[in-house]
Amino acid sequence: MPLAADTALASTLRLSVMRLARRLRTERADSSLGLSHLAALATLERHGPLTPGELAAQEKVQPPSMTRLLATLVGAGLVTRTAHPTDGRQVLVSISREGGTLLREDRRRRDAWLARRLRELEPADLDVLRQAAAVLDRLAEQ
Amino acid sequence: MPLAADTALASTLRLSVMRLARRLRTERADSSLGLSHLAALATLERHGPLTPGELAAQEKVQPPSMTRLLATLVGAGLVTRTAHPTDGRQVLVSISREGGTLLREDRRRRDAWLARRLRELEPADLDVLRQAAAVLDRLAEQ
DNA sequence: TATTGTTATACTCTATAACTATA
DNA sequence: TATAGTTATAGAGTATAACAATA
Repeated sequence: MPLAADTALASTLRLSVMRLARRLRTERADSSLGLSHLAALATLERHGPLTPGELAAQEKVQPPSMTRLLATLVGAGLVTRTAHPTDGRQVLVSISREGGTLLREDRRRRDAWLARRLRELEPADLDVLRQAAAVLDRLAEQ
Repeated sequence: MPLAADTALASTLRLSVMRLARRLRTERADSSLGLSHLAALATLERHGPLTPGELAAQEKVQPPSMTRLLATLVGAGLVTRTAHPTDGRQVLVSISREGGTLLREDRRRRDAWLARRLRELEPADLDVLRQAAAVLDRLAEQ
């Protein structure tokens, strides 16, 4: 793949992603929780129990930010803390049943707009998006 | 396409897009300008001179937020204020030559980071992204 | 009186640095 | 010592409410 093509794709893709991200941000339902709280909840649901440090790394925030974020989530009963089985310094946080419920409810509302838009697409376009989602995740990694 | 599949894809795609958008946001140039400053600059470049109120509406922020944002941009010499020709209450703000230069430099750097990441992908993934960019744009439309 | 823009103030989110406890 | 997590503190960014100037 020639360098020039990569650069052109980078320009195009960046604009497309930022444009849709902005649209999604404005179209989201007004939940009482911020976007990072919901992202952390979603990660806990996907990965299962994690230590605060692992979760901070996963969410690409610093540990103190995750501490504060978790304080809110624990206070709201959406995640629970348990002692690490072998290392007394560490803690394990897990999503609670209420957290899972809130996540599903929130997704249902927030995805409504995007799902509506998706229903207007051709099956081939949907396939492209399914494959693209994984690649976009890989780009955001590390 | 069944409804359930659309909803699942909406969830996945939203998370992927927001995740990459966040990454792109953090990989901005060392301009020491926030994303909203750059967005306001870009709008001024695209639309030409606007009043603070019009710019606030365009950027979907409240007028006081735009006031503070403009104070930074004017202080940095990136936009200029001029009196409104007929209405003494209003002000017109325009992007300066330095503002335009900074905007182009910022775009170049963001593209560079993404292009570097793209070079690590398989050709098949790049094809997926090329097709996806167009579909993402269509989703963000309207 | 209505409108435009600004100032005053507070809240949210995130960061770095310092501290506590365990290994 | 080194590591995991927390607390203390600061800096953006944005909001609402109150104010000044002009229409």
